[in-house]
Amino acid sequence: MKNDLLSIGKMAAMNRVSITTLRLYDEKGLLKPRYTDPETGYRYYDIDQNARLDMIAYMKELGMSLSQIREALEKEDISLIEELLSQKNEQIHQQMRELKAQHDAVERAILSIERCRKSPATGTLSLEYIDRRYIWGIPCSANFYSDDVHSYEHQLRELRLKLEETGFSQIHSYNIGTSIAQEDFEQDHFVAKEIFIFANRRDQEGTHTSQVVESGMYACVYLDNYDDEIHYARLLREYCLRNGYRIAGDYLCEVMTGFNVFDSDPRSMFLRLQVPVTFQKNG
Amino acid sequence: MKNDLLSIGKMAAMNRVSITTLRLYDEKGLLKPRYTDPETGYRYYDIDQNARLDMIAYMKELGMSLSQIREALEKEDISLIEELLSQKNEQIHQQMRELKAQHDAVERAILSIERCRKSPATGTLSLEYIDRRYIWGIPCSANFYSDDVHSYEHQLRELRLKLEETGFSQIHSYNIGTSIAQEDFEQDHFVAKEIFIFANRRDQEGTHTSQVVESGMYACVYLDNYDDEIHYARLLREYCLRNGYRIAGDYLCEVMTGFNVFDSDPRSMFLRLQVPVTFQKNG
DNA sequence: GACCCTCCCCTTAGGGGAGGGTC
DNA sequence: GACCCTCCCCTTAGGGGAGGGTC
Repeated sequence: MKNDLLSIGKMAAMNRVSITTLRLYDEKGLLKPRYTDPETGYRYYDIDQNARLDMIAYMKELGMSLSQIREALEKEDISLIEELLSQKNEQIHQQMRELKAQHDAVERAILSIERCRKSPATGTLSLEYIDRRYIWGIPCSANFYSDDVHSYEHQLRELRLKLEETGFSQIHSYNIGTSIAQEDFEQDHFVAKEIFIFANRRDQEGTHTSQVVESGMYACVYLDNYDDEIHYARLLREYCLRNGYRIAGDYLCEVMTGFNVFDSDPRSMFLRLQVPVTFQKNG
Repeated sequence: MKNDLLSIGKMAAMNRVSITTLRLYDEKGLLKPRYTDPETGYRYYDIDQNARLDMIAYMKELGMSLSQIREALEKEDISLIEELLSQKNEQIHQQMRELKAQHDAVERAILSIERCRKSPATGTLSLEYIDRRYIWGIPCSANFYSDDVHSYEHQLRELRLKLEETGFSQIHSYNIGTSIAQEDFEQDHFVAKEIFIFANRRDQEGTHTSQVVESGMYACVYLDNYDDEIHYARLLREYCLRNGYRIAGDYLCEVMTGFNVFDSDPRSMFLRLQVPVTFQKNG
């Protein structure tokens, strides 16, 4: 009888699994050897047990755990497999969506670093046309310009919490921004209005709706340190006055990357302070 | 000094991670508390350490392990992140392809079970039009009709091995078939010619090329037990003779599902024996 | 009384031995 | 001599205690 059977090594080689794996399947009850020598403990398999190993491999490919597989094998019910297959189908669609979101996030991050690298020196003033943008955020419940240094962190936590609740994924890949109401900015009142992310256009189509920041000409100044924001914001306002640009909307502080952990590498983040402007018609 | 710092509980709540996680990150060197009381061992965090936790969360989303994250954080090099991001991009494309293949496999399996369920009783003879099919296989190096029962299993192992080498994935989701050369079949010589899978049309476009099995009328017989194949194959040939169907190609044995592990459920698999036929013009 | 500490054990699917019998 | 056996320890990213100090 033993003549027809295969040693564990033969069985393993035949099915391209390890001996350890076969021992594990024995122990877990997934695949018992046809015969185990009670004296030596040697395991002997029948060649027709290959089919069961195939089945196990197939179920693993479907993402089932060993204990799920054992259950399914015990029940010997083909309709259970069918159910699993349609579940798997649903799961695959879900994974596709997640993968798509992750891809978007990676692209966003790459663009963001790219921009960082090409950012001008601190203090550079500019007048730029900026395309329409979409933002999603919350009103600031505290003013981090006048409060202690922790206030901004708290606002940021609050925003992230809301973003998660709203269903945003890959939150860290979005650029952060804050705003000051036009009037406050003009009067040198540094009062935080909103904190937000720059969202994708596509995100609007989801459950969350974002605000539009209209395209137009913006007066801007670049810097690479949070602590200097107020100083450069004043510089920006003076720049507008000096050149006769009329401030036409809220002031925005745009944080150009979230990779601000690398303190020793200043190129890892920068801010673009900006305010929309219009021009006096001559004459 | 300690006044400004957060206890581990506060820090955990603020970042929606568990206390256990923070302790692990401390131990692994990902995020050391700003201050650890040497007497009590109590950990105290600075609120600005949130940024590092964010970074860790982000890197985890990118699929990095904790030790990879530690490395990246130690190097403080943004270009390392960039490299990771483009690797991630490549990886996402790969995953998309795999997911697509898995989806195809699941669809194949569902269709296969569907067919199984609707298969007719054993012994049912039929004359059917069958669409063009694509198969991929190898010549049989032994004749499992005359050899011992293990021979078929060995052929099957050989086929699977070749399929893997050739780059097929989700091998278990393909239906298996075997053939006998037309002449042998007509002369009642049961000599296995090829063993193969029924491949997808799309697979042709990959690295492997499949053979075409032309569409046409086939005489068929259904059964649910391997052991009876020869008996029913003879029945099939007699059926052709009796009705004046002219055999026009190789005999095929089509195994309609791979879920043949559930011995107690005969509906879990069936065979369709078949041979292409043409008809005498009357007159 | 709520918070935090350090062990310690547990989870998945095996891989890689050591030390000792078996084909 | 190659093969197989049974322990036993190890891997990831934490979760869930017990038993004991600390805010």
